[in-house]
Amino acid sequence: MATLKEVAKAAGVSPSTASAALRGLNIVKPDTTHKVIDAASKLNYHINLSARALRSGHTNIFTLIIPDLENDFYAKLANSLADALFIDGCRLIIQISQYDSGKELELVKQQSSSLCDGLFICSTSNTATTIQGAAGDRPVLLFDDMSAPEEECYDSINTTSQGGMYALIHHLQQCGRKRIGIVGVNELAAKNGPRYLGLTLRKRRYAYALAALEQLYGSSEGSAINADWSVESGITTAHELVRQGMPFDALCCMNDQLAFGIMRGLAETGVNVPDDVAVTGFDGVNAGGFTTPTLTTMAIDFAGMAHSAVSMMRRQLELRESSSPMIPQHVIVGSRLLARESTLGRTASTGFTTR
Amino acid sequence: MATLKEVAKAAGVSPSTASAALRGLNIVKPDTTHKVIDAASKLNYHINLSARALRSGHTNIFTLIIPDLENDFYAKLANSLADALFIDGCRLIIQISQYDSGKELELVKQQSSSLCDGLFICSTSNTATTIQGAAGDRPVLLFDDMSAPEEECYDSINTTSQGGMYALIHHLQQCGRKRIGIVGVNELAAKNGPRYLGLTLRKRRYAYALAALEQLYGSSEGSAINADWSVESGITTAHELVRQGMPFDALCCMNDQLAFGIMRGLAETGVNVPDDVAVTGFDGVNAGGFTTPTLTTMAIDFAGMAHSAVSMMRRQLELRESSSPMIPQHVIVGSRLLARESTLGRTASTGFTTR
DNA sequence: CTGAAAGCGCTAACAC
DNA sequence: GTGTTAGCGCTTTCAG
Repeated sequence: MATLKEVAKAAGVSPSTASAALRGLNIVKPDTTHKVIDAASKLNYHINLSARALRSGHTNIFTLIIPDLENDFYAKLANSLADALFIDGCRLIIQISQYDSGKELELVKQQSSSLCDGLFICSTSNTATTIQGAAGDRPVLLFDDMSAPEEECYDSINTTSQGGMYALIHHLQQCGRKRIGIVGVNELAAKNGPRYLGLTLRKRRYAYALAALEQLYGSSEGSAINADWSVESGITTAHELVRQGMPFDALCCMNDQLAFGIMRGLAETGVNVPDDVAVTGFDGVNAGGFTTPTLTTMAIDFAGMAHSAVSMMRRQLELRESSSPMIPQHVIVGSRLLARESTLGRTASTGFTTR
Repeated sequence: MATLKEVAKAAGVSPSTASAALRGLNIVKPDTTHKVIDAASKLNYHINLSARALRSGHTNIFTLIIPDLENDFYAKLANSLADALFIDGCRLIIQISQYDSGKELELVKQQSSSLCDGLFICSTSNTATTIQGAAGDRPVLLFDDMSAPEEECYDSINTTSQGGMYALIHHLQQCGRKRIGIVGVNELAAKNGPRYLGLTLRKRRYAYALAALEQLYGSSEGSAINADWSVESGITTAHELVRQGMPFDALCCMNDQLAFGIMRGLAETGVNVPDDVAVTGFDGVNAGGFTTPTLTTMAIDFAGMAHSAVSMMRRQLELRESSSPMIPQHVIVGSRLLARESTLGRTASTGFTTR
């Protein structure tokens, strides 16, 4: 391995000049830069990033902590983020928390600031303050931060729970549905109703769904259905609802995985989607385009999400540089309704589409 | 940030002793180790990994290059590999090649050996020798290496194309199917037949499928169907086959994505799976457990795959350490038949199962 | 078993 | 614009 010193000697300049030239700094004369670049490629020089990181204090590596890569939502998020960072010449380390909030905190602690310039976290249940305890003073950006307003200490990027739930329920109303079940509420919230928009994405989406029901139907009586956000939970929930005589003509699921499970469970029990029951999801993962029926859902703008995430992280880094105080920002990413067969019926669609 | 020097001073030892103690080397007296660890935690010490990497020459970071994270196969692979590496205290950087062999090579080149200890590559179409040109002398492990035998210069881990295709076709035979189409062959191979088990996974699986057909049915006439390994391609292929009067009673697809597309396309044209046509996939991704019908497929042992990958990488690293010559190893990972509704019929299954 | 000294390869600060 | 100097924080000799 050639070192910078050797390149500098070959180009007839000093190491610092060579360094500046290779980094494309404008303070170097064009032909000096040229000489250096030539020498570097002749010697097949590759920078030693550990040395640069040690000296400069940053690595251009970021870490994303997510519960799971097999869930399409997180896979899409990771994919988009990796792409967005790559454009900026940065790399992404992915760490899996396996839906375990303890392991998640452990991972946050482990990301020594010497290795990664910033953390993107998709937390299952930790609040911003909890994470701050583990992260120390490293830059952090949260996806769907569920902290109470007073503890929102980090930038966050949020899915359009409010607009999304409203759009879906409005769509179901336009399809003529009268009794809409909101699927994916957690047990306590289902029993007591949401006190505030707090602490979990499930509660938040539930609250907004109730609000939309109130607004559009004038009531949200008996519409909450307790379920995990997983395929398995969807299947057992569907069976249970059928056993109860299916008191709904539409099931508005809080994410796509759950909707897939609901659709599967309904198919197993001979209930037709959407003739008997319409189903909607949330996220817009790919599988919704090829299930039978295809799934009506809110498609999150993942590319936009990743783009915002990267530029917000940059902002944090710059503020830190100038040691300005950082006032957390919160962005809500766009999404749009994908109306497909699970609400419109099978004739309405013309095959595979993510549009 | 506390440094090792400070920890050492606080513990009343020298930096080198502190370093050894923190790394758990046995050469340090137990109570010295204790003192050091205490001091470190008291000072909230975190090692600077850049400095360690610069000095020691390795980072415990590995890179996985894959075409895409949204494809469930790669997502599972990435997930398993991240887990397997995590157990060893290593981290994984994921880089997306977007199915572009040029970008893939570019990514390989960019992984400066100072940043990552080794490369795991899931190549779309580059051969081992091509990759070697870009990788230089860094450790590399290939998934489903399609190089001709004479250029297999790296360790590789391969899916059970031979056993898998045989098992699937045997299963279809047992289900009473007479005319089996092999879906997902590329155009040239479909026309000319495979000359050798060469150069692409598609050709390889095709060749083994033909061999199985010959062996089990005595002929493989007219069984190759040209298609990409994607959902979209599956849909158009299904429509095309129906237009031709569907000359098959079973379609053996070379991966799950393609099978999902085929099933979707058949549903759109009113063909019943499996009553009219049985369908099989390959890989065993999660979605196959909740489509209607659920998909019969060969489920790859992803955990085993990742485990082997990590231990083979370790071996390469050790050989390199002792500067022994490295003789490439090739492992074939296990997989097993998941017989589900797309061949057995809808009554056969009892809901969601990945078993 | 522990300590002293050297240096991994780079960039930042400053002098010219 | 360019060169000189110093040192980031750690690990690795090697001496005791």
